[in-house]
Amino acid sequence: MIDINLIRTEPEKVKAALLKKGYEADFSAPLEWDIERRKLISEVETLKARKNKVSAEIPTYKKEGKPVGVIFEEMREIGNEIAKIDERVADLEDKIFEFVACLPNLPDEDLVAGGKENNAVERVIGKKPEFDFTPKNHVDLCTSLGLIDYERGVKLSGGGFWMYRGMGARLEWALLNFFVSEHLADGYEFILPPHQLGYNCGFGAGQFPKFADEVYWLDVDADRKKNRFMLPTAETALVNVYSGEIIDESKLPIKMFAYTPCFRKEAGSYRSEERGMIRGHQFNKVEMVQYAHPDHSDEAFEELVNKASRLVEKLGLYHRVSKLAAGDCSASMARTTDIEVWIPSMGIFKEVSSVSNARDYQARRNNTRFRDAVTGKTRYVHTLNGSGLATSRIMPALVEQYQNADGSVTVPEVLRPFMGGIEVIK
RNA sequence: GGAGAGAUAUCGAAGUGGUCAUAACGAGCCGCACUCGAAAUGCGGUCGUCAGGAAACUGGCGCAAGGGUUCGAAUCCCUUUCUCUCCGCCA
Repeated sequence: MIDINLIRTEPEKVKAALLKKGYEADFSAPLEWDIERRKLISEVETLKARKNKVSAEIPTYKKEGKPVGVIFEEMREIGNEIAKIDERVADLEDKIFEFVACLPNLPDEDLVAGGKENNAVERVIGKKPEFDFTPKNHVDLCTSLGLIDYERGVKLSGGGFWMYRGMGARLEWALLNFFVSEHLADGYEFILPPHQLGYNCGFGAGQFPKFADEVYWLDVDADRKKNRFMLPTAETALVNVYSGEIIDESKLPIKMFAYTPCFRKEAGSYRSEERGMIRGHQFNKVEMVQYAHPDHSDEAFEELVNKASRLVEKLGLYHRVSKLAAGDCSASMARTTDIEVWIPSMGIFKEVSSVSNARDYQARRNNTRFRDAVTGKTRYVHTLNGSGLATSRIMPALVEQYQNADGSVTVPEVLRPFMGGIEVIK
C-alpha cells in the first residue's frame, strides 16, 4: 500500500511513477477526502477533550452535592455531535483506504517504463544445448518414460491437472529435496505453512482485492472475508507470518522458505505454448521470503536473485536473468528480476523464478514493522520473495535439455543423491 | 457438533460503571547508584496509533474484534473470532 502521506506531499511524483507501470491515477478525490478528514479530526478532538475534562469532574460535583442535570444535558449534546463527526471521519477513512488499497506499488526509480517488450536480459548462464538427433518435447518425453500421467490426472480432476508417477514422482521429489537442502545450507528457516489461507493473507500480500477471483475459494460463507482460499503461492502465507507484529531489529533479516503446492485458476489460458505442465491448476514450488531492514533490502534482493540463478545453474540448465520493465512487474512489487530457463522444444526461455522486492508495500498492508534500535521508532520492514524454484517449469526444461538420442533422460548430478543414485531414467 | 471458562502492556496478573489505564502487584528489560567486577539492593525509565508542530510537546483513540446501553464502559447487553476444559464425532 502506498503511504497516503506520500500522495499528499508529492502527488505528481507518485503519479509519474505509477504511469511507468501503465497506471493512470487521479488523486483529486482522495486528497479532498484527506483534507476534510484532518479538519474534522481536529474539530472532534477539541470536543472530546472537553467531554473528558467535564466527565472527570462529575464525581466531585456529586460528592459535593452540586446539581449535575444541566451538565448531563450539555454532555449529551456534545456526545451526539462527536458521534456525528466520528461517523463522517470513519466514512472518509474507508473511502481513502479503499482507494489507496487498490493502487499498485511504485516501481523503483531505475526501472524502465512499459511492459514485457522492455525487459532487459542481464546475463545468460550456461551453454545452449545442441542435439545431433531430433529432440522430443517434454510432453512426449514425460509420457513415453511414464513420468507424468496426463490422461489420468485429467480423469481425476479435469483439465490442468496431472499426476506424477514412479520415476517422475521421484524426480519431482528429488528436485524439491535439492532445493530444500540448498536453502537450509544458506541458513533459511524451513516453513510448512497451511495450504488454506484467510482473506487477510491475500490482502496483505497485495493480491486482493484485485486478483481475488483467480484463486480457489472454499466457499462456506457468502462473505468472502470469512472464507479461506487455496494458496496460489507460498508467498501469500510467508509474507503474512509477522503481520501486526513488531519485530526486534536484531532479528532482521529474517530468511525463510517453504514448500507448498500452489493452486491457481489460470482461467482461459490454454495455448499450445502451455501444453503439459507449463501452466496448471496445481504445481509444486519452493518459495523464498526475506523480511529485510529497509536500508539493506537491495542486498537481500541480490542474494535472492543469485540464489535462484545458482539453483538453475547447479542443475546444469541453460538459463538467463532478466530485469523486468515497470509494467511487467506484478502490482505489489517495486522491482522484479526473472530467471528464465531454456525450453528447447519451444525455442524460448520460460520463467522459473520471479524474484521481487515489495519494499514496504506488503508490510503496510499487513502492518509488519520493526523497532529501529537508534530512534526507538517503529518502521515498516521490506518484504522480498522469489521462487526457489517452481518444479513445474524446471521439469520440462530438465527432461528436454537432458534427453538422449535413445529417448532416455540423464539425471543431473546434483539430483542423484536424492534419487538413490539413479543416473539415467529410461 | 454440544456444554462451560477465558482473552487487560514483554510475561504473569489485579481492576466488575466515574475521581489510579502507562494500567495496582509480581517478573522481565534498559539506565543510574553501590561494587575491583558480579550478585543482591536502591532510584529512575520501559506501548502503539492518529491529528497538530521544525522540535520540545499538546490533544484524541486503544482492555480480542465490531456494535449497543449510559452524561460516563475494561466493567452491563448483543454479535463475531480465538484459546482452554469436558462430552460427542473421528476417513
